[in-house]
Amino acid sequence: MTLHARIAAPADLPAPGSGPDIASGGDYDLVRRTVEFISTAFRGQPTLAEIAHALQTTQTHLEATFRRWAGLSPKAFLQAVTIDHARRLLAEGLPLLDAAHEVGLSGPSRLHDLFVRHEAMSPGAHKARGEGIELTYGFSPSPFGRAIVVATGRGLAGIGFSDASAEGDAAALADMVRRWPKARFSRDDAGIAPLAARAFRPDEWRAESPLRVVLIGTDFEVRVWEALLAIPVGQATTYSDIATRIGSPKAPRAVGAAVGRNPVSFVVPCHRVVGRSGALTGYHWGLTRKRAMLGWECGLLAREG
DNA sequence: ACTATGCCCTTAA
DNA sequence: TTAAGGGCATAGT
Repeated sequence: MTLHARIAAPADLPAPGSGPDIASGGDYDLVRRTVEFISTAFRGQPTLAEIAHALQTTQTHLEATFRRWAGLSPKAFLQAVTIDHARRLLAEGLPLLDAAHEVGLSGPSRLHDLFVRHEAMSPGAHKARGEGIELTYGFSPSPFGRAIVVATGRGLAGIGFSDASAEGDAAALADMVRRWPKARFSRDDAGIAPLAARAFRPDEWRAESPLRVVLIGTDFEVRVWEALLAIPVGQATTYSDIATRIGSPKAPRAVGAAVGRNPVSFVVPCHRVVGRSGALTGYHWGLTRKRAMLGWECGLLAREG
């Protein structure tokens, strides 16, 4: 099964942070600590100076880091990850796209064509829990911390995150192995590196050389993940909306469970799904990372103009 | 017997 | 008017 999903992205501007530093992951640590600080220590809106002080850095460094990382000021970034912002996105409507609507959307939209090709594994292969599948994996820096990237010969099969320690790497690998326990895993950091780099540069995904993604899951899961691919960058949708879209309007909770099992973090944008209230209800790789991804993508749109 | 839900209800600021 | 929290229907693994 092959399907082209069109995903919104800025047409002609480079992604913020797509310069030399995008893959270094060096900035993410400060971003992560900032997001954590905001969401735990503070209920209200701390000033930039207060945040910088609490994180033992300077206001200018904080400013520069966010600009480099997200193309956004810290203030704008923090604004982008509030519940109010999510609510506003929901209130503005959910321009979810699907294959049937693709053709009609070329009009005034500034979205460029972006294709992710994905193929569902045969039911047999899934039942076997990855039996007979050769998976190559590698670790690589990413804008959201150290990432594990898993691929078959047919394309990208998994993305997860590590806390950059040896135990973190082991845990990230174990997380992937748990999904396909019978698959054969072999490590090849250098071999995976180009794919990892592409996966985190959505601005460079093109129809002419699509980023191939292999979705391995049950029918229901694959339907949910396909629906995720139709959420434009910088937009959010809800679990119940996805449930409606895949024809199971009374199964928002099952959708949540399936979204939580999405193996290809970031590329299959499960971070763009929030609760009906606008609250960020959960994320397999940590709510902080979900916030960071949403803020980072807000930076993409800010450049679009 | 688990969920990354959502709705309804009550209660307390 | 909100926010927070308990109870419960719901569907897929």
